[in-house]
Amino acid sequence: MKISELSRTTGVPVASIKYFRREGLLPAGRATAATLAEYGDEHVQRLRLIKALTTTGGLSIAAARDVLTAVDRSDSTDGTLKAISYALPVPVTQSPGADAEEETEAATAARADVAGLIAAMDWQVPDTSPHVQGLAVALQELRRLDADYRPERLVAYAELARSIARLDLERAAALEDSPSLAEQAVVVLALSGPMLELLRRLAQEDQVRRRTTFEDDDTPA
Amino acid sequence: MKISELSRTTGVPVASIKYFRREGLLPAGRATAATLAEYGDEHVQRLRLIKALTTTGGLSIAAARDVLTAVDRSDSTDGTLKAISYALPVPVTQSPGADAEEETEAATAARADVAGLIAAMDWQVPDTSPHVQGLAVALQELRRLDADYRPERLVAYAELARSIARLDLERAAALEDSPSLAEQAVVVLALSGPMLELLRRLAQEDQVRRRTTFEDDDTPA
DNA sequence: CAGTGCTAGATAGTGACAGTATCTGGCGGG
DNA sequence: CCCGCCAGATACTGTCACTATCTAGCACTG
Repeated sequence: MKISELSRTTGVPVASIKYFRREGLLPAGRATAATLAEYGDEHVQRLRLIKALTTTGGLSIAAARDVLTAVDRSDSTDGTLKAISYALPVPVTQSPGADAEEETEAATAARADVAGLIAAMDWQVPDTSPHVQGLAVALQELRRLDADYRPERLVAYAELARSIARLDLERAAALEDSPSLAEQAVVVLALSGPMLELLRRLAQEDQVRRRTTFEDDDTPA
Repeated sequence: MKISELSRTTGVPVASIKYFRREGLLPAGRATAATLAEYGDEHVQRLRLIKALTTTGGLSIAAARDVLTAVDRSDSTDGTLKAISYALPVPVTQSPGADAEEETEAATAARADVAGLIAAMDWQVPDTSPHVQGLAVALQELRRLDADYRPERLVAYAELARSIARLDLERAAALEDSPSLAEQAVVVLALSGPMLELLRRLAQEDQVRRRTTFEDDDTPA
């Protein structure tokens, strides 16, 4: 099909399709002439995936490109999962303009907290992992806000996180022999987060409601 | 203290402090003269909170303002929790330029899935809740990508989400009599998500590693 | 075989967002 | 009394994700 048809079937404007190609998220069509190219189902599928990653998944164009590059390079199941896991952006990052002196001390303490947690959970992750860094930053932030960051609490959350990860991996493993394994794995790894966040918020809402004396119910803003 | 001192103790540039004031995230200082105002600890605290919400929490300035407004208006514990819950942005939103005809059908199916889940979980939430809408959009997306969205799976995730929400609310409830209840509640509700996401990613990483044949380990890109 | 319509690829423009910088008076205090 | 900092307003900057325009050049229709 030609680009205008691709645009019509996916609902993505032609200009955007061209943009995604420029940015390397979408492979070029098979050129049939100097000014004409043929697109196929794989382009339709890819556009869907791009849309899902950027809107629902909340990824930036650059992050989505990295993830999709990992998808395209993938060979083995395990390698794919690992590559995708590292290609996904870390939600919490060290701000480059951090303070100098005493902050380092708080950062050290936070890193120690993280290391303790990882040991307690018997997690096998290198402490160079961006997720470890991110968690340290987040804990440091929480600590500075005098929030409750005690090890017992953390472990409780971590146990639940482990259960969720198990569900995720189970879903991914079920795809072992799927031809589109990498695509599906991306969906599982990248879109579980937002879905879970929604479920958590829903559960929070339910529990807040149950605690509430139902004054002005059912009229959320 | 004056603005330059506030800037120094928090590490936030003077121009940014003024910006946050303009945008209504930070209350004005107590004016001592036409060209001078006095700032206190509450401003220091507020700036910390702003930083946490926007960086770690990933909120936009506008979203942070909404949340902080809810914090400032808060009276009762329950009212505060509810207000904050609704002030937090929903991670997945219906894109306004959605397709017309058949998409409605898929949207209906997705909404039915969500309704079924909520019934199965016995969650008391109005279906006008933005979280319900968001979940419907997310499920619709997953369905379109041929992902595994079967009820059993969803319920499994939902059960875990419930456990997490319980932990969250427990933390918030522990603050009942805290003078800065609203602030702490915000921290709990807004920063649990990113923290949990990090923990989940860590757990994922661990499990991927355990499944892997440790070829080129410990060298993550 | 001429004309219309679509195409690729390049380049430029847009609007939102999150600041950052500058400017204008006007005090404050050593 | 005058140098330096302040408040408030306005203007500017850089990034992001598109969106629009421009320049050619075929392709298919009549």
